[in-house]
Amino acid sequence: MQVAAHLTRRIVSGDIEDGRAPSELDISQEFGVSRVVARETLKILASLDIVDVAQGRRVVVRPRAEWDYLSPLLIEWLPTEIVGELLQELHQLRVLLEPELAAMAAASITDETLDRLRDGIDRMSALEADPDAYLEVDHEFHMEICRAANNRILDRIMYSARWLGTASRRITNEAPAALRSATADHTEIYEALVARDPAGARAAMRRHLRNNSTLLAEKAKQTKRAARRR
Amino acid sequence: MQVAAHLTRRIVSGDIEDGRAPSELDISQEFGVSRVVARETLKILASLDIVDVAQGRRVVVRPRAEWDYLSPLLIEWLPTEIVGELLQELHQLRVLLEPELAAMAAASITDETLDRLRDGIDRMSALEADPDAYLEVDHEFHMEICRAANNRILDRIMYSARWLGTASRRITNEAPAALRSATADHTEIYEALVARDPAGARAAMRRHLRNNSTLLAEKAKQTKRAARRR
DNA sequence: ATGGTCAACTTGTCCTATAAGCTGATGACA
DNA sequence: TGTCATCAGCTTATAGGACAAGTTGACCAT
Repeated sequence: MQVAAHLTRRIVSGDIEDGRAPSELDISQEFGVSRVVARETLKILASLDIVDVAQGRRVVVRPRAEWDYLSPLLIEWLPTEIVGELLQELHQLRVLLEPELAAMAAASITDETLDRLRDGIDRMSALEADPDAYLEVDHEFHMEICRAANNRILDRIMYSARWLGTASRRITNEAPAALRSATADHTEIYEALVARDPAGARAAMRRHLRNNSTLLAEKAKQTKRAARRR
Repeated sequence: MQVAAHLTRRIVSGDIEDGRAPSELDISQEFGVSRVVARETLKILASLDIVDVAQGRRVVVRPRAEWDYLSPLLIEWLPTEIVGELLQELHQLRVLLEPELAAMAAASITDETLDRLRDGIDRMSALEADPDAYLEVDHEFHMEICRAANNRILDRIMYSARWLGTASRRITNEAPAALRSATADHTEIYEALVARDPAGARAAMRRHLRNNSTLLAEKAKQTKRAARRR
């Protein structure tokens, strides 16, 4: 896996030209691993649509537009600036999906799920001093709502977005003081769900995401400032 | 890959209990392949979140809710009824995303992309007798719009949905006479994009998906009728 | 009853060998 | 000179055997 990470970073940096990706043998020699490991490395890169592998042909690097940006693995290996862009694109997606997801969930949510949401809010308000743990529960909160919407495809998409947490942590390590306002947002969403009010849930989720969005913009500004300082 | 398909089907059918998934050795013996192949089979299933693999521990089957239903590989191995359900869930997703995608595209689409869309419409109207080829171009048409929206995450999601074509073909092989109406829909979308009219593009795409939806419902009815006949 | 030890089983990595597929150069032929 | 078949040399795919390393559960001593 370390080999795959290193190789991907080299591809991203432009060190490896499109048609001249290393073969199994190249990798095993360069990194001092066996051909089995080199082989699995290529299999991983292929599963992320980073390269194309076929018997008899050289390995070729695929156009970046076709890479699997939904995969946490790939995200981990990308440079901070690209991850920042992707975070904004992901936010665009969430704005489109999550309000509707909340509305769908309001129509069919069970009491057990509501209990878990309540529990999540409690834990979050206790964790406002620990952003890492907070984001963990945050994501679980949103996933719970997603699951309540009863759609495996949507579920999977939101699950793939779990790299959001670690990625945003990579962008800014400082504790955002705005976690408290997020807890208030979550409570509003929760109450709309308790009332089985689709329109209310949609509106509350939309507000929450808008608040998130301003947060994200501030982070981006900070990152840029830090980059300029360098 | 055949081994992975067979194994997945056995897991789906409930033949393999949760905790007792076969080990590398079991697989290599049962299917008469080397341990390398057995190993890669498990790696594939693990990458689809079907199983968990760790050194020293037995392979365990993960809850179905966590499987990667976005992957064309997995879809291919699932029974028709589940694929039918997934098709409806996918349609729900498209209704949420594609109208907005069309609106975003209208704001920033290039002339080259418009040319390709025009070309796609021409090819589709020539292919109305060949549903397979038609659906191919159809998907390419929608992907082109998606790409114009300039969002890698959304792009990836729609790309993952490419199994829609083959899956719907698996559900019904009869040629839908309604392909002609789809061409009309596409033309409307195209014209809104040419006019750089976001609201118009959104509305046209919404109409198109509504038409698709009634088609899908009819297909589902047909499938059920066929199942009852059995 | 409890706690530590160890044997059996598992995946992870490595090596060597052979099969099978693709590519480009080489040479025969028109 | 141009065209096509052949083949050598690359590649990945598969196989089998060996050892390392981690986990589990049973067994035994206390």
